[in-house]
Amino acid sequence: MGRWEPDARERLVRAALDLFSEQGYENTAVAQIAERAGLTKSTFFRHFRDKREVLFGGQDVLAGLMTGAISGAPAEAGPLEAVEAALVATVGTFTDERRAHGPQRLAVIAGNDELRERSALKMVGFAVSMTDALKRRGVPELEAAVAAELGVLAFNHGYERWLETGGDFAEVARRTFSDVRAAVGSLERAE
Amino acid sequence: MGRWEPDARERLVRAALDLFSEQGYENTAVAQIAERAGLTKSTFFRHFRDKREVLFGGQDVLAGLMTGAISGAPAEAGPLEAVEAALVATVGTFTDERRAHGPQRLAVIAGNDELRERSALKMVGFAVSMTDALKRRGVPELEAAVAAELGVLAFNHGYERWLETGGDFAEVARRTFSDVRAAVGSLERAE
DNA sequence: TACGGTGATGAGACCAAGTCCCATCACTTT
DNA sequence: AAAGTGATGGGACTTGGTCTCATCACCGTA
Repeated sequence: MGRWEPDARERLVRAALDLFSEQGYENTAVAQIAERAGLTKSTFFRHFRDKREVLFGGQDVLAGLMTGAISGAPAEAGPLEAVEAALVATVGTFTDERRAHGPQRLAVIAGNDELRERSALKMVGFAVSMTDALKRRGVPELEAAVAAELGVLAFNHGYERWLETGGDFAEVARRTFSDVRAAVGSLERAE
Repeated sequence: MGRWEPDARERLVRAALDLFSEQGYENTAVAQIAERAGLTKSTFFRHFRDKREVLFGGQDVLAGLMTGAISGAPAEAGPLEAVEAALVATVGTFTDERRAHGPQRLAVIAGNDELRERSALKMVGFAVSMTDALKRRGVPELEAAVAAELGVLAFNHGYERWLETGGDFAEVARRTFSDVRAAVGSLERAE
């Protein structure tokens, strides 16, 4: 355990989120975040790779859940079914507490280039993870890439929808993914 | 004109690319790039927003060409046809000289997180640009997003294919986009 | 030829991000 | 009680990036 208070990591996240909302991301120094959390700059960088990462914790866990679900999907399942399973598999991470500061987090990210950059990288990470997992099932390269990209798209739209409407994320994800598939169908029929 | 030699920007790009290849991106300081180009740190940052950007010049021009092509596509064209036109419209930027150091550039980007991050942001930028342009044509939100995402996917694969095979980028783009559409068809038929 | 204007550059101070190393403290184990 | 472990504090250091001011090349005009 650390010394003094526990939950250093969580305290840093909260302090960062609050300060970013109050003053903006670029006007907030790491030392200031650490200070509000009762810690120091050194400790901040022990918990997070860089200043951006404080807003993107647990994304690797998400990627793991996704690839796990794709690998574990029944052999008869098609690529799109496997991707849908990947989205549904992340349901456990969508807690009430996460929903509570979700909008605040999204607003901060939207307001800063560095953060949108990091967000984009995380999404690419998801796409790569799912593409690889699909290829391991024997799905051809390009089909795997397309299916994964559609999955990421649905994941993002689903996340925003979940923040607005609440409820079970698995439900929302299934509905959103179905909408995406419908959109694909419309595109095909359009010409 | 600047003082002394002309083409400061190009010299900086070349120096950066070479140094990154020789020593790696993180082991190269901006001051060093500037020095090899016969300039100073100040001048570097006058030409490029940050150290990463030296490898991503002209991406905004690409986005402009894409949205222009989508806006200018015939009214009867479907979203996918418009996106294909967007890819083809970028052909003018794919010069021999760009093809010459393309692989070197890709290798450097692949080897560094910051650069892959910037690359991801640029791709998201393309997707957003194309999505907006499609929406302005009356394409529903989700269909526009899917079509744009497929376009970016094809653009990336097309770029790599073009680096390998050479030839006219418009040709390569059309073929790649057709492959992507075929992959989408396979996914649909898969279940 | 001389002059002033313009735009790109050089130079250096300055701040914050991120790295590194070492000392310190709380807590556990023996 | 002593040794070990893991997280923390603290400070030096490098570098990315900003800002300001002086400088120089070039261009047009008188």
